[in-house]
Amino acid sequence: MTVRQPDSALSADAARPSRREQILRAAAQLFAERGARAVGVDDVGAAVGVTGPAIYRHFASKDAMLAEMLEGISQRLLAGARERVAAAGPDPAAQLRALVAFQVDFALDNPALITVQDRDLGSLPPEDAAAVRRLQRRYVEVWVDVLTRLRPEEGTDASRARAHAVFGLVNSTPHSAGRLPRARMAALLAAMAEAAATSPA
Amino acid sequence: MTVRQPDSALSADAARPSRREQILRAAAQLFAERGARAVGVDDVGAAVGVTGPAIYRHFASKDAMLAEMLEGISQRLLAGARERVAAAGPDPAAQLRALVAFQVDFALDNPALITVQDRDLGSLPPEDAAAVRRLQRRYVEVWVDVLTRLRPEEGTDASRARAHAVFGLVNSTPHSAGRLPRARMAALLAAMAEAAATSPA
DNA sequence: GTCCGATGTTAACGACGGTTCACATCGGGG
DNA sequence: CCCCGATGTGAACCGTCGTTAACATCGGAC
Repeated sequence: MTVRQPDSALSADAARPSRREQILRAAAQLFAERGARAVGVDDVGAAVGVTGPAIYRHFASKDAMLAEMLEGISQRLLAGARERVAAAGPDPAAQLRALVAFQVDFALDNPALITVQDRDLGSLPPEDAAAVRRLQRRYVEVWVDVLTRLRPEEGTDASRARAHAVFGLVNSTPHSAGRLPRARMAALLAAMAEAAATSPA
Repeated sequence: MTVRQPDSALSADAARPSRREQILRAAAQLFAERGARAVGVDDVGAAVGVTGPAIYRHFASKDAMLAEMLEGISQRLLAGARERVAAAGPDPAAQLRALVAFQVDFALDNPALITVQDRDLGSLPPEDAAAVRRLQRRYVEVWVDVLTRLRPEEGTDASRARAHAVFGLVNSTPHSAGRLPRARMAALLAAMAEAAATSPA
């Protein structure tokens, strides 16, 4: 009955991945490929070499697993974005470049997480979904602040629309995966994203 | 047992929507909100005022319903894109503007379809999924042709990545819905999409 | 008026999948 | 050496859901 809390939902903890994180990683991959609802607990278990019910030694439920995954993503994004903006100095243009670079790197490094995040949020218990949405909103606000300072003549609604559009652009990565070498893909996406974010009217 | 074939999977058929099309429309809405797998046949029935099993007088299965929906979308997109390119004359820049305008209009007019198309393709029987993907690939090729003629120095792989990125940008509409009046949203998305598609390197 | 096809309803079936339970195993600390 | 907590297994439970079956209704064609 005792289920440990995660050491930290944020920590990438790349060193010696605990069973818990092995499961999270494998689940993310499977969820991305087939959709969370289409993946059985047995599938997740099999992916790490155990049977289905063994999962319940590490997570309270399948939903809790998905919830922790999505919250982790949102927290990493939010924390990363704030870091990059702070490190970029006061110039909004530089801040935008930093945000774009960060989002591009994240998307190229974690295509599975990107896919799951915007497809399976809905299959989360309302309470957890709300928590994730709160984090996402704060992430968007980081972008909105930068974009609005960059073009004060546009309202924040337009900045918000621009931010979402840029996310869609960059997160298209999982759909056009692998044809271009990573460095070229990163450069291309960054160029397109900045052009879109700063396009006239 | 007899299930009529659709009058035409392409026809918008806005006039006197047959039960069949009422169902498709309602299902699209529900699928977009909750995800196809999370929506029961009873839900779809209830949305048009009948019970669940009544659906089977109009569709062979829930999967068939989803399949027809997704094929319809892909066919409308492909046909529309070819029309617009043909009508735009020989200039690739004009063709690109036409494609962008078309995609923006479609996304703003059918946010539910956009959502379902790129989230629930995976929950389709492999055969139908393959058919939809073939249509999508042909749609992408229309864009790739135009983009490659516009910037021959880039390879077709880069053009393909650009096309996917523009789709992601424009299809972000369902995520930032409604804050801006439609005309401004359309103008903003079109400007961003063209800027991204034609951005340097 | 009668028959038939189209369309619906309710009840039941069967499969799938998340979850729980009772029981093994195993490694380390007293 | 023994015990216990952590971890895993196979079997069973149970709700949900797609689908089918058997039976009503009703409007138009002849």
